[in-house]
Amino acid sequence: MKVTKHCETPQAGPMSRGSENSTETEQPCPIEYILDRISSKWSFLILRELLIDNRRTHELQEALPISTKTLTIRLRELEKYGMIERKVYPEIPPRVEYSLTPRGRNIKPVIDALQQAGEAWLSDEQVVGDS
Amino acid sequence: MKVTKHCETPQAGPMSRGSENSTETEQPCPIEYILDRISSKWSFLILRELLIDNRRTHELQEALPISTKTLTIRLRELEKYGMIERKVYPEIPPRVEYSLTPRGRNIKPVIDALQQAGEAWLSDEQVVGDS
DNA sequence: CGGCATCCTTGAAGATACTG
DNA sequence: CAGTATCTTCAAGGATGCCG
Repeated sequence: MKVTKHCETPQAGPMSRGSENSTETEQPCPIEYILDRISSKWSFLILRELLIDNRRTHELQEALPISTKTLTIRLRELEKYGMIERKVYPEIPPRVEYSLTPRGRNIKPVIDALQQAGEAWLSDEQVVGDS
Repeated sequence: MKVTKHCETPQAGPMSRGSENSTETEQPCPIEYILDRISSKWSFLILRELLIDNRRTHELQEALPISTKTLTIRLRELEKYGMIERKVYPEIPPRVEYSLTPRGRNIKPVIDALQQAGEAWLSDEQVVGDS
């Protein structure tokens, strides 16, 4: 779906906030903006793989329990949004390699944060023990 | 869907890695684990609202363009996973307030990272100008 | 006010077979 | 090997109406 307004820049970093919204007219919420592009679990996991190293198609398929169709769709989407790059080597058999663009690498902090939050969750899961 | 294996603890922090996986038998990937719980865009946005401050139901509805049905579903889910707390004040008219639990507050770094990544994206969007 | 219940639309994903 | 095409299933979400 599409959201348009709200989001008053939540915890608004330490700086900024000085001259109100002067040049920026109707900036959408950054969080929403990014979630509208990579809200799929697979997008995150694909990006995580590529953060480790470049990958060929079948390597991604082996790393993730994803169908070829969905994988292709997600890859095309990430490519379209300029997060990954698709490089085709005209060989036989075909060889395709995916890598992160600078913009793609920008989500590393997000992946890292997810990693840590997940670890924290898992460790207190063993103590508290909920579902 | 359900994933079960893979994830070799990606960029595995600086330390650890010493005694292999001794006590941990089949730990799922933390990232997957957490994404299986809050992969919905709405979950993130609800958590973001509650990170700012506690909220009543109608406040969340006003802040987010979400249907009452979906909002309730997401709230129940977050509650079930122990990320938020639901407090009912037996008044007339009814009054319900949602707040974050410690576990819920754990995802603040994730939200912050999303915020920054989104801002970076939006700012180079204006320069490069892709869809 | 908070939130079910119902109906309906969409999209995400899997499985499978097939092509260059 | 990489990717497309087709068919199917299922969950997410919206809209609306009703209730305590």
